[in-house]
Amino acid sequence: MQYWLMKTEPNECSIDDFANQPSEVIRWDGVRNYQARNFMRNMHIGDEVFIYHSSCAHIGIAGIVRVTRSAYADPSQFDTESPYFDSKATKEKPRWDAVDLQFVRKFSQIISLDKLKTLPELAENSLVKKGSRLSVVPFSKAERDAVLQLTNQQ
DNA sequence: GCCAACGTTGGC
DNA sequence: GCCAACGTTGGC
Repeated sequence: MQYWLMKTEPNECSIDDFANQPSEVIRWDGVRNYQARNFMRNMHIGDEVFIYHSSCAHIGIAGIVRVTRSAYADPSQFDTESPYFDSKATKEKPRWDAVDLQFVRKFSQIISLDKLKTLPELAENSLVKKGSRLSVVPFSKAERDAVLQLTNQQ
């Protein structure tokens, strides 16, 4: 089992989109950064993913989802109507991958970025590093446990 | 809305 | 292979 965090703007896709249809899977597509894509290729079915809300009023970790399908070619790269269309991607040589995710739990309160920055366990995690734009972030078990500890205190 | 930080592109 | 220019991310 591995642990991850994925960033999203909640007006695009939020923890509520998962919570409102907990038996459905949602395709996580549109990742257009090679480092993030490479992390997605390392995901396995059952891995836990923190959902992080960015660029919004309440920035922080909103809940947990689970990987239900490992990386496969992101269909949006071939879709000329999609904002994620990539003219350099071909079916023979896709550039970008998607994974499927399913709801696990929503935290009663967002774990704010300010709070996350106070955790010594997260000091080396790229999420809290200034200027980090990585949208798919690996978490060690110790880092993940430190975050979950906060939810128990809520 | 601002802007620092970052990743990508493309000319050379 | 370098690096300036550009577009995007994301906190504030």
